[in-house]
Amino acid sequence: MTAPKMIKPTESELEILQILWTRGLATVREVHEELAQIKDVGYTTTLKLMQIMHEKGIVKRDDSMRTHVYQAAVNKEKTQKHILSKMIDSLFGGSPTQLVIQALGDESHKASKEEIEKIQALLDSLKK
Amino acid sequence: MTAPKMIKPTESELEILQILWTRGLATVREVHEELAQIKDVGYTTTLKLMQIMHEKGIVKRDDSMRTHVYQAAVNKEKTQKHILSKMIDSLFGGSPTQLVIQALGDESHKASKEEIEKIQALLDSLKK
DNA sequence: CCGAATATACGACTGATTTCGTAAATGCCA
DNA sequence: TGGCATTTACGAAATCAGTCGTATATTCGG
Repeated sequence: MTAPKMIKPTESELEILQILWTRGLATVREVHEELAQIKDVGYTTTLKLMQIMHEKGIVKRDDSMRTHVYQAAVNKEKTQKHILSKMIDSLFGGSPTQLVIQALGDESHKASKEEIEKIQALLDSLKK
Repeated sequence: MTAPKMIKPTESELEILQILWTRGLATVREVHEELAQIKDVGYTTTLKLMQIMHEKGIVKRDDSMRTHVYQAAVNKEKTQKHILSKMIDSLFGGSPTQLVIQALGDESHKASKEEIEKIQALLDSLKK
């Protein structure tokens, strides 16, 4: 089979996944607190979002206690690759190279020397 | 002010832009024919989309003739960078390196030896 | 034991996106 | 010229994302 699940998180869902991927386990309250630092949003909004994500199977939760504990149900790298792959097709005519070049040239997200060297090492191994 | 123009094409608009960027000038019919090859969609849907894009200022058009001729009004590279930048934030925690690594590791979009060397050259110049 | 605080559930509303049907205008050609 | 094809315009329906208010349940401190 091709793909067991078709994942397509929305923008807001991605923000929440980001937090869950970092923390592992988290309550709605915790996610919300972190979200509120970068975004003006109500608690019930975050709650609703996470409930919807649960319905979609994007997150898992332990609801054996009053305060439910959530965690991501989708793999971080897989999700990133999936979205990236779509973007390579829809925005870069299928060329990952073009995407990489644009990304590296982004003024507001400069790569450090160490990071550049990490990428170079990866490229060397890819050449073989 | 924040930004002279805030461009945020939707998924469908991106597909159309992709075609316009390649062709330069195109009629609705031409865009639609090309779109129909990868997507099951009606003619008037494509038309409507392009009309909306015109209202938004995403495309320009010459309507001096019965059959209007469209072209992209937004810069390809700028638009790519803009969307990529958002993605770096929302999906890669602000690290372009992570994005690049995932993109290069994409099995379904392999980079050729020439492309890899092009990226390496870019990285070398970035290190300075 | 009571009230405040905290949690979840649920539904509704807004705005944006996508879709397409239908009408009107225009051009073509037999 | 009459009719068929093509094109644009317009509007309405369907869907989805994101937002939050309110109701209800649970917990906890005093």
